[in-house]
Amino acid sequence: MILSKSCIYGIQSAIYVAAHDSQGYVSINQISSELQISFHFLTKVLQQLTQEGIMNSYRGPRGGVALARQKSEVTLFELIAAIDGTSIFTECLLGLPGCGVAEPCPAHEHWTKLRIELTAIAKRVTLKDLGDKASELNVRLSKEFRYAGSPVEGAKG
Amino acid sequence: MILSKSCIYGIQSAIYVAAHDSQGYVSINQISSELQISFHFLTKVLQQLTQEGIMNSYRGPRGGVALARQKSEVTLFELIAAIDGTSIFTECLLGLPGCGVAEPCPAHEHWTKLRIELTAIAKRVTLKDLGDKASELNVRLSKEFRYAGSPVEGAKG
DNA sequence: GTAATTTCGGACAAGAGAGTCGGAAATCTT
DNA sequence: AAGATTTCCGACTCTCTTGTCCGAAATTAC
Repeated sequence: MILSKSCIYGIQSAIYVAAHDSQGYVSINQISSELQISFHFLTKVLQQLTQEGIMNSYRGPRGGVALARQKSEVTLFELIAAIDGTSIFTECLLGLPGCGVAEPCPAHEHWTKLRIELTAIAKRVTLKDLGDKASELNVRLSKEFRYAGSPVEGAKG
Repeated sequence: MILSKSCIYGIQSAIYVAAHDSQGYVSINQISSELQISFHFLTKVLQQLTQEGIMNSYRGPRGGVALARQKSEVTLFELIAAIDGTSIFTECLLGLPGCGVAEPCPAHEHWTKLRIELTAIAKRVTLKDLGDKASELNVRLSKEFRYAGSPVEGAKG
């Protein structure tokens, strides 16, 4: 798996929150039930995002989480880095320590090219892009939740 | 981590074996000690490769493993598929079931492009390519083992 | 044929990621 | 002030990967 489940949940939630940013704080309970993610588990994932300054949180009734910045200013790169770290953007394919220009590994040049591209895309794509794309295509965000519409009938895992 | 440790060990070993293909069967003990991989663990990884028909194995003194085909005909794709499976070549970035052209996820188009490129590279690059590159650059394959040379001084993890 | 070598195979332990549970802290509503 | 809501936080379980250990099976060497 490229991204950890935590990371995927975080990205999905961020897109969801960005889609509901007019609503003020969005409760984790709402996110978890719409996106079909374990509530308590999602709690911790979103805590990471708030600790990294990507989201703000607020306790008490009508509390929840909200984006700390404009959705056009939160990149996919930040989201991934906040949860999974930057290793997928920097690490050697063969996991060799010190692999780099000075001491390349046999797969170095092939992987480096892709990695640079991946990094560029991740830094370019924002939550706004993801949300707009989702909205435009009426695309699903989870098994049950479609971005712009109502729950999917008969969606299967 | 993109590839599992098992997969990385398998690829490293395959490169090593390809480099020593004139030697006949290469013992797992030799591979594990030169590549600094746990012997018993490597045993199982290489069993997978033999079960997948990528390597042949032979028991008894002077036994070991050897490539089942020419090194120019074993692709990186096969090695990865044999150990980690093909999910990284097919899976949705956000892990959404059924993500595809018909039902794209918000990150679909960005990831698909990279995935296709990754697949193409993995299918194009062979053990011979990896070995040649390693040999040409006198590149290291592990902390201790340099493909064409002697152990590295002061290599650090 | 006996001993040594080497892969094969199952059982087990350690660690990380994923998921569950319960309670504390903060905040709003009444 | 009391109660409800909601995030925060620590402890625990489950599962999968990684790694260890031991013995069985195959093959060679003597």
